[in-house]
Amino acid sequence: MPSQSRPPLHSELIYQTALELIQSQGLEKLSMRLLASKLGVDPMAIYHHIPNKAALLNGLYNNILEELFLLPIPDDAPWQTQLKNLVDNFRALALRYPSIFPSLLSSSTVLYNKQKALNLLLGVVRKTGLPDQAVVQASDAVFALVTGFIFLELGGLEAAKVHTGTEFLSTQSNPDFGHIEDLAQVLQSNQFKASFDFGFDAIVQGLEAMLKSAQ
Amino acid sequence: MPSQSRPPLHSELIYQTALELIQSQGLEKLSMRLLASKLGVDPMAIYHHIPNKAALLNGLYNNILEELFLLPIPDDAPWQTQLKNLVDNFRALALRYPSIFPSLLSSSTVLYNKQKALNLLLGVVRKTGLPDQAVVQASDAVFALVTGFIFLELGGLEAAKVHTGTEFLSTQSNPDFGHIEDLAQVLQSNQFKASFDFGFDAIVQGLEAMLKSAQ
DNA sequence: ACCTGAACACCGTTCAAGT
DNA sequence: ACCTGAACACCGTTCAAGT
Repeated sequence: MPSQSRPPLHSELIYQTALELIQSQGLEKLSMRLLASKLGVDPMAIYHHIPNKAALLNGLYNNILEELFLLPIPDDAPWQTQLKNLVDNFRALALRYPSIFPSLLSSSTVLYNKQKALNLLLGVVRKTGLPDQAVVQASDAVFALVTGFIFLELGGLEAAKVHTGTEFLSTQSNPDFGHIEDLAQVLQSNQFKASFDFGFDAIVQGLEAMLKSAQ
Repeated sequence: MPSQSRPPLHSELIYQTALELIQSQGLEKLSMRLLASKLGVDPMAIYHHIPNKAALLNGLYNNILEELFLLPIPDDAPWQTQLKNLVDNFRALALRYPSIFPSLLSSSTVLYNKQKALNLLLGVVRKTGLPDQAVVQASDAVFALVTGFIFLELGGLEAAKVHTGTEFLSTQSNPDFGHIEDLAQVLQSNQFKASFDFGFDAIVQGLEAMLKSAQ
């Protein structure tokens, strides 16, 4: 008779609880059994609402990406601004869900909302008026840069360690890490935002140069 | 008495067998128990040579990255060429180990050889003579771009599907994917190499512009 | 020194049964 | 219609025992 003290199970509640579990305990801790116990339910009850764990994760991925479409991009602004807005929104979304975003990006299942996001990106880059080939190349490059930085940044403390590399430098100087030692001060400051902007601006300027030479 | 028909277990043999298993069956199929059975050994025998599964994976990651240091980069070439060589070597390495490289890149454990690779990259970018801040930003950007493209490309067939997006376009036109439809021809050709070169050249030109304005 | 086997504490998922 | 519980086929890892 626990059913009288508990609201009926619905997939919304399952998704929400799963996301809380992931954000608080980490993705690797998510199991159908632990999730069920957090819901106060038999492990198998979940399977009446969601077919399996893979579907649960895909649902979570789509839900998260959904938020990207709620953030407006000014339609009258120049394409440079729109593009910057879009990638900043994407980065912000990643930082809001740090324990699930890397696996969302790595996931090779085709997500409806991943497609929709790609479509959004292509739409903005098309506003340059450049030929299709250039549009696709630039979109790919922007997407790769953004996702690469998300992985870099969400490595989090670990990424910071990779950067400073103090573990392997403890006692004496190691020629394998000479440059890391020399640049330690700058590396330790971890200015990913500045590095990202450097890469983004380079790509935008590349596009502008193409526009100029096409005139 | 199977021991007489089998060479004694050594960590090299374990690593090699694990890598074969991953390359043929996929990373998700790697288990200590399956690995042991492939080695013709009790599951627990492995633990006498390698402390646990995480250590096994880290060992594999380091072994793979080791190959990067075998590929020579011409020390007398201009930095642009050296940088291109380095990133091409890295991409080639990723393509040689497609089923393990994404997890190598996602791994937040600090790998000795990941540091060494970063050091290599920093060393080449320093040859520009630009200030430390710029060197670190450009290195970050190049690293993000390269890793982002590796994820894009190693999504493999799945990535191709995301690109073409045919699953969601089957019957009628969907406004969510209008740009994908329009650009389907170019997207389907999947010219990641060209897209990567576009991004890479943009960053190199960004660095060259900084050099010019510093003169 | 090296390998084995039972055991522990977990997984995801199926299926027949209960209410 | 919805939930339960036993069961199956797996995991990684510990530990005492064997050779």
